[in-house]
Amino acid sequence: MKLSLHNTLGRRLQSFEPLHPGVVGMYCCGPTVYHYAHIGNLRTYVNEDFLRRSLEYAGYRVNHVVNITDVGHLTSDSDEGDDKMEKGAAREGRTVWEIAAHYTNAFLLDWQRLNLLQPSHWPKATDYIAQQIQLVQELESRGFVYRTSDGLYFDTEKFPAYGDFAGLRLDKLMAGVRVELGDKKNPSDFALWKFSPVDKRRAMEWDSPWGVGFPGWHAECSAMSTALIGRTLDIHCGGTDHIRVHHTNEIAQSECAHDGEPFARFWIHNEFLKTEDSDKMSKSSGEFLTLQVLIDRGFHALDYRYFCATAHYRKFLTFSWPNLEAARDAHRAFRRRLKPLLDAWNGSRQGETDSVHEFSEGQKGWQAQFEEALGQDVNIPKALGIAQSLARDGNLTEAQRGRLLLDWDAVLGLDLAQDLPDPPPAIVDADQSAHIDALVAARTQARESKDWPEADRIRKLLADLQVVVTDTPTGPVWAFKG
RNA sequence: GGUGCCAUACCCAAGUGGCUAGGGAGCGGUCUGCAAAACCGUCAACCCCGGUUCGAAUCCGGGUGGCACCUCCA
Repeated sequence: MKLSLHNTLGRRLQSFEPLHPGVVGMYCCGPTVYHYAHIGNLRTYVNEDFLRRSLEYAGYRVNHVVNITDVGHLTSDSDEGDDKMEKGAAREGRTVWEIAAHYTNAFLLDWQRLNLLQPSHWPKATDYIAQQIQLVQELESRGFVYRTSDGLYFDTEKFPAYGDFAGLRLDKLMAGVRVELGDKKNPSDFALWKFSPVDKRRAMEWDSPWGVGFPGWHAECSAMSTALIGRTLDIHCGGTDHIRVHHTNEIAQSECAHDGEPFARFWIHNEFLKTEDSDKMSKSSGEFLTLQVLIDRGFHALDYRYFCATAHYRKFLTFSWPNLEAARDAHRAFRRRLKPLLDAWNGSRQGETDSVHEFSEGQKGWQAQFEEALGQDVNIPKALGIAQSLARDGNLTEAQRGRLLLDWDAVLGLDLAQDLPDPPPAIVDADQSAHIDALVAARTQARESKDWPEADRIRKLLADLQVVVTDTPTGPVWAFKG
């Protein structure tokens, strides 16, 4: 299976091959655990999971690293602004360490609910302080570092290729003047190590060769990726917002510390989830939606995964409740359609080995289409369309279709072999519930005596109460509308 | 001020020069007492103006509109 990926480095589609045959080193920027992840954050991890699964489907072993940022950083390059971890602690009356533990757990729960594959490593920034200090020492010994009153800074002037990755023109960059220069020599210089303020203790601080303080904003990704994957990554993922600052700085400090060895060969950047009024969803602007809110509204986490699968990772996706509902309906109908196909396949291979079931010509054609879609920059929406079409292709037997779809689920990650658990029952008070049960029972009685007008009259009464009755082989079932 | 991205039917969304994307909603039908589900069928689009070409949603130029990044952010 051939795989091409859009590489931000060069901004074009490039045929992918890992540095070491058969193994892919993939680093993905993870969350800062000062608050819940919102569904926009989660879209990126879902898309990265599609990439990971596509790589594995193509036969690679993936050394997948996702960091947990549990160190607070300041909101600006000078000493203004708040430390997000400390702000979270103050907000909730807990210690920064409690905050980190709580939101890390919440994040891992979301990860599991979205059926994302576990990374090979989940490094925490606070567990890699020594490696970050070492990185700064390597830079210092090579002359890329200078010291100001508040910390150690990377001198971007010493790295001529600094702006290349993001296409930055440093002379034009700061015309908007939103960055405080402070004691820095150049506006684009960034902190490698910050000193703790002399007058107060920080909740998180460490000893270093330069004094007590904490690491700069970008050091952890460079230090941890080098420690767990190596100096050159095959793939580095993140959101588009990270291109300008975070990833540009990662490249600068990593390549300068490693005497020019390339930091990452492929850069994959995920586009944002937008809200209906065209804003990106962001934590700093106040209100945001979590996966839990979706679940509370009766959606399944995999409904959201399916929603993500409907758009390509390099395109904006517009979130709205009707859009999510449309995805949910499509997802549920897809599963219902697949059920008999999967059953047919499971039944047909009872007691036989898979080698008995060579692909038919028809299956080979579908398989080729599916792999081609994945190979074209992980085009999951296209692959999903192919899966939908295959499900309805009457030229193949149910078992033939079931086999392919079950196989493709290794990439789609919808856990199709399992039934989706029923949504939690709506909360109703006992009186109301009894009243509805009585009406449903009355209708059942009318149906049994074939009194159709009476049965329909009761259905209407129930409809007025926003109750929908569905007749099933095992009897009527009722639920609230919507 | 700089840089980049986007515009496809009612909605979401693939598609980078000729070949029905797909889904949701709608509509018609089959099947069910009626519904629901399922299945079958159906509908419609390429922001505007030029250009290149036998042929443009796709390439080029110019508009218009929207967004993002340059501050922590996926």
